[in-house]
Amino acid sequence: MDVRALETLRAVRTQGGVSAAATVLHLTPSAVSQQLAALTRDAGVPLTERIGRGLRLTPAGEALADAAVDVAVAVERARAACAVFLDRPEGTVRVSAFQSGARLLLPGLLTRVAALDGIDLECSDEDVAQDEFPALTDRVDVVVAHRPDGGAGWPGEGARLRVVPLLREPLDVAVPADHPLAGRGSVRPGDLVDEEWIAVRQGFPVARVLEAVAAAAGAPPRIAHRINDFSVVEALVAAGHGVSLVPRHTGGTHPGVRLVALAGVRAGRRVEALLRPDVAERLVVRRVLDELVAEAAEVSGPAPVR
Amino acid sequence: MDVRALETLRAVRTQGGVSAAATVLHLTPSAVSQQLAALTRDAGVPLTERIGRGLRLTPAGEALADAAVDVAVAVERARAACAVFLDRPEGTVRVSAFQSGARLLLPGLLTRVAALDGIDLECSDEDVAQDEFPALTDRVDVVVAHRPDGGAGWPGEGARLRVVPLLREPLDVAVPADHPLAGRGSVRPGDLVDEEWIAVRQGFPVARVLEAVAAAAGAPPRIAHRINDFSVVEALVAAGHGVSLVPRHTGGTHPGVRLVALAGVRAGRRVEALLRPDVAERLVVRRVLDELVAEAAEVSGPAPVR
DNA sequence: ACGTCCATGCAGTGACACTACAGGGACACG
DNA sequence: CGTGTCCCTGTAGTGTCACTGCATGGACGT
Repeated sequence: MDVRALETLRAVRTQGGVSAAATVLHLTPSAVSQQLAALTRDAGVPLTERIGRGLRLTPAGEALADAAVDVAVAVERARAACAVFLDRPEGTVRVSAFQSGARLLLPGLLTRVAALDGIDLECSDEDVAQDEFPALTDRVDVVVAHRPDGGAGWPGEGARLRVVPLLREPLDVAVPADHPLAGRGSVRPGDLVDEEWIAVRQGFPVARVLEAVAAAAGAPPRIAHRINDFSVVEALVAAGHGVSLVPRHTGGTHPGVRLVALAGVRAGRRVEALLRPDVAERLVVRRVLDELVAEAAEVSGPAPVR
Repeated sequence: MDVRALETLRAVRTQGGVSAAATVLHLTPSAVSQQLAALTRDAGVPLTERIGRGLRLTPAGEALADAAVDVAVAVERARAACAVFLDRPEGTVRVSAFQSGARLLLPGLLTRVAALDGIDLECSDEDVAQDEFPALTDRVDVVVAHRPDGGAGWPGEGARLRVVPLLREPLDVAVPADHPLAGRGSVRPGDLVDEEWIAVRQGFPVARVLEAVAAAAGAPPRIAHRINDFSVVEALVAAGHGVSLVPRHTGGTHPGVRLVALAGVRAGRRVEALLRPDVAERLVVRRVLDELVAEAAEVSGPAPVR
């Protein structure tokens, strides 16, 4: 039973197909298909079944993919067992974050890690829909993700995916500086029924929060634009093209925008680090993760995260 | 980090050298040496150090070998995860036992396993010293071993070695049928000070028990012969060449020999099954092990084993 | 009906792990 | 103190095997 093939099977599951798995594994689809065939022959039972033009894992395949995670964890533990005897942890860690999270955390993280000698950090920003965050763990080591506060957890959380909470960020209402509500200490959903909204794209993490706020006000929101980048959002808000929900620590940088706290409804997002369980065993990754947690605690203020 | 090399490292530890490890792995010493070199390069720290003309694992090597066990366990779990989806467990299991244990347990085990379709059993008998039992787990799947009752456990028991208790067997004194003590219900160590003894070879499992018995009598034992095979021992006893300690369920088959219970001193042996933790994950091995435990319970009588 | 996408099979090639053999150090013996 | 033996470690050679590239077939959408 080849460990490499097990890793491939795991990638096929999370990526949802042979071609996608081949991409993250830096292989051709043919190689992945052959590995699957060899693994199936070895296992004695079908591990995948064709579904349309793609394929899906059978129950046996799912079970084997679960076991593959444990194998990968054991292998990384072995590597970590040696790394303990090295004088200092070395290596490169790849971190990806969604835009606002990247702007909030990555600068501080980079300075922190620069102080630790021997650790290289490769950062990237990723703009993906809510349910695509877990699959990113195949491309990078640490994925800084976010999800609506109070929503469901991540699929596979625990066994397939390790989740480390970083911070909770309330969502405030961004209004133009000359807006009637700009001076208010807080607003309630009912105050906002007449506003035009600038929302994020469908399926992206905080999209549902606006719906919840509007539901509290009793009317569906009037969405004028769908913009993902909060700096663009603030520019539009400042120009009077609508109001928006923006994370408190991320927003408020534009001079023409005021943030007003939202009362009477629970609106916020959780920022969390996502890792594959095997990657979480690497010592360098743990060091970086520690710094990331510390940085998150600092930027979210002295108040406790949870 | 190659899983095969990790397995090799583990074998080098248990076998105590490159050549011995090469033998059990069905490789040449050169191949083992090269795998070790590659693994060391990968780990970044020395895993072995030369000691005389052999070699020994460094602390890092020990740690990595421990981790290698976990890797092997995870891989076998993966294989077992697939085997669950097969209609019935199949495969071959190799069992080895010391002579008297083999005579006691293997016939019944073979009939039991023959009733289970699809499982092949390969049996062998091994005559090794006490401290060589664990290393046998590299050659066969299940090692039926024995050790003096009350003695220390096996090295590496738990993490490196799985131990399954089978039965406890008291040691009786075998005397000729015409011996003055032959009719007695039990004898005490003091009754035996004048006897000549037939012992097992130095270092073999129950060698120390005789010393303990003699110590209770207050005089060192007079050992006339050292014979490992109990059927040979009984033949010598029947011919009047001395008395001996023999396991109760094993001995007493020779017509010219009587077994007398030993009172006033704790004399017995524990028969146990030894397995590598990864091998213990295989479903077929578990099935065979269940039958072995059941067989042991049957031959040791209705009394509880422990 | 056609184009696109995806998984799979087959031939070719390159890397890599093994065997065989030689070399060097360490212990035991005469 | 020399010699023999044992054991581990390098080097050259070879065979195996996994990957790439390309062609094929099926499925979905237009």
